[in-house]
Amino acid sequence: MTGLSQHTGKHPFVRKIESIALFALTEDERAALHALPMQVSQFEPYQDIVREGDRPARCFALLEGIACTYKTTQGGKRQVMAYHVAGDIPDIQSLHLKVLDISIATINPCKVGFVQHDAVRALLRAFPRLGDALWRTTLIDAAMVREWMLNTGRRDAYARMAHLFCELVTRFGVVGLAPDRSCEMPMIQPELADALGITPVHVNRTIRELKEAGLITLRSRRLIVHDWEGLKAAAEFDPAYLHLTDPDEI
Amino acid sequence: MTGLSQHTGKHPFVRKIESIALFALTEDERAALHALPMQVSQFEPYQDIVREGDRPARCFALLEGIACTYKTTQGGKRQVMAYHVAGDIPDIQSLHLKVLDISIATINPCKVGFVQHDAVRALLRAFPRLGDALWRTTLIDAAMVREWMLNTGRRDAYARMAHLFCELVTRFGVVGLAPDRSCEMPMIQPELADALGITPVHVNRTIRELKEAGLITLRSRRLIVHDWEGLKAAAEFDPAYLHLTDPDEI
DNA sequence: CGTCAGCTTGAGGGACGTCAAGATGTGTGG
DNA sequence: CCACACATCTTGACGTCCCTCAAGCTGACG
Repeated sequence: MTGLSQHTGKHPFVRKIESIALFALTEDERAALHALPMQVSQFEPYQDIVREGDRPARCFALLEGIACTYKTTQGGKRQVMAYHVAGDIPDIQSLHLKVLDISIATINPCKVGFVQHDAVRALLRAFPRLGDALWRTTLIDAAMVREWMLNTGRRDAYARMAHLFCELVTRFGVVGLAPDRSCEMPMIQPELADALGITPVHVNRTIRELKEAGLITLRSRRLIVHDWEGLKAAAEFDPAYLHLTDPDEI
Repeated sequence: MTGLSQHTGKHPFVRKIESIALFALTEDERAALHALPMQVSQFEPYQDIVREGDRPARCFALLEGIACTYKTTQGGKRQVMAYHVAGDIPDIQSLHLKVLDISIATINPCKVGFVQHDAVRALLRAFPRLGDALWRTTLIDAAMVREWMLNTGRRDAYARMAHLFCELVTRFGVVGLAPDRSCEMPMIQPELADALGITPVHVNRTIRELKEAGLITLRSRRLIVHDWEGLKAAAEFDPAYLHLTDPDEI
């Protein structure tokens, strides 16, 4: 089912909104979403799509690739707060918050669709239920950051790493990028370090521990989970915070 | 101005919505907010108002006191993600997310006003702009969690502590609880530890360092900032993430 | 004036950071 | 198909921040 929708010409963000809305979209709503004027552009890896301090007049949907939301300290230390996959609309908050408090960067080559705020506002005026659905996506994003916060604040590097892998495999699975719990892992180790709040060296040692425990293998950008239950246990992973309709749908 | 509004009979959450909305409320909107049927109840310190896993049919506004949002690991470790003051509506997310991913507890005696979801939904249907304002509050809450995440992930205990004090003094100031940058600090040290992702013992040592640096004093539940610029510098504190209309309004 | 919650401090340990060197892998040009 | 360059990974040695355990101390309150 997940796989199919990728070949029906549906915009990935429409699929995402459908999966997140607590109601079935009408034909009109679906048509209006597809009719949104969208300027598509391609980004190289490690490019900022938007930057902290920006005052954007548009937001964007990620159509292909993996991106991340991050913030930096004045000293240049970087903390990644979320990863994004096809269908996500990571900066929808800019609709209501003038100044961005975050930056969003690509991890690998990404296709991005920009939509003017005015067009979104007009859409939401015409179809208020879509506003509820979008509000809901921002609430889910917030719930994911809170789980990450619990992670960095109160779990050690081993559990944090396991947790991140659990989330990635689950979320990649939803969009068809992780059949049988293995997936491409475009993030390099220093990037994982920024997501976990540790150093690249310690990422390396922690991955080794996860390998030695027989939970995963990770080679040439490919993550394979050998012991899903074991990995979940090490991470204390409970997918409830992702608010998926079917958490085990992989 | 801030002080005055406390004596005009306005519900604190109406003041908050007014300060956060990007437009001026009409008389009708204000009246509808005040007319919301609200069940007021009083909570002792250290009580949960709502708990992770709940499926509430109502949300609440904090009318008096200080509360906190937190999550726990299976091992019982606790991470506080946000503090709340009078006017905040910390679980408004429950309007769109059936199952709560967080718990919210009181820090000191709190007065709380519960409102049924149905009443809120009716209100938002009648006054869609209020929905935008509430959406905006949830986005600001999310921005605050992200700043905390940067804190715990990428700053040491000293800067984290300073940052927390900066945020508290600023936010307490907005609601009239911190004239001249000093305020009651009802959180005890183990609680601060849960907010910072460190241990109570280390909280103690870190506070001592802040005192020795001449930045603050903290005695018998009272925080006094002696060197605001110094404290901000130690914390790299930039109030932009709070999205206040006037960040220096104290 | 005793009791108890909360604060303070010391000593020792462990998780993670830092620095630095080498190994492995991957892409490119010849 | 090889040679080379460069990115990324890997490992070791050592340092530090923060944790743990445990003992006093202080202050509020009955």
